Amino acid sequence: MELEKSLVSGSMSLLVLKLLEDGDLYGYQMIAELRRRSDDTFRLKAGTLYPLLHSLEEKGFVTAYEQTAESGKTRRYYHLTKQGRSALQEKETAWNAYARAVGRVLKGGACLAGA
Amino acid sequence: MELEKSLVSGSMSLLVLKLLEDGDLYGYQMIAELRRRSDDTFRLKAGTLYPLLHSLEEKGFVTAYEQTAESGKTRRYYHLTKQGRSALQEKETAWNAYARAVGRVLKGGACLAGA
DNA sequence: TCCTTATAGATAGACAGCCGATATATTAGT
DNA sequence: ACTAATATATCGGCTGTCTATCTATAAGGA
Repeated sequence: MELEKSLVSGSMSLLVLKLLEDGDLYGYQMIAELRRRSDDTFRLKAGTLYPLLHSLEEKGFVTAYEQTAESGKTRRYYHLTKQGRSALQEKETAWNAYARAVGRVLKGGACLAGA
Repeated sequence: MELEKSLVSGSMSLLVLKLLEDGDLYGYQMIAELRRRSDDTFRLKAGTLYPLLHSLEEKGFVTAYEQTAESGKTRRYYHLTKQGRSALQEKETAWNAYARAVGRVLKGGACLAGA
């Protein structure tokens, strides 16, 4: 399922913040999680994610801490802050409004000018 | 209702093509139509629309013709081509897949890890 | 042992989409 | 004469994403 890339614009930060709502995750894990939860639709690239995470950290939406796994690999976990939570809510609301509006435009044309 | 601009990315061409499905329109009219059909959510800017229309014309999705109204103003009408129609269908399908995927991610977090 | 693959994180450069500002010209109202 | 609305258009800039590339460690096979 190959999506038009341009379509995926703007909502990536929303999706990443949403993933962190359920608990702390590290970057590589988010890529897999997002892919799983979207049924393989969103294939977030590392080159997209890491700069995004840094910018979210700068804005105070997430905090980061390192932790070494049993495997020996050092992982950088991200935690959703209170600010991040409210930003998430705003973004969810904005997304819903946007999606509804697109839906109206797409539907409005299909019907027979009824309502 | 102020939308995050970044969210509106990528689907503008879809919406413009959709407007033309019902009949030929000129640019200025599309701005008003889109605003109306989206309940004032999409405030398409002239600086966005006209370059977009030119690119759609280049791609062969629309054709243009001029017509002078009774008011005396010359209007440039756009007509959806056969190619444009099939492009529209593809874009609609892509949008639906995308919106559904976002929905899954947003919903998946809210529920109690049930299904 | 060496090589490859998967994991894990990061940056730089390029590109596309949209917007703000700005410009032009016409019509209509005051 | 001035202003506002209509109508089209272009340019510069910003933002968001991707590709390509880099580093480093761990696991597995030849």
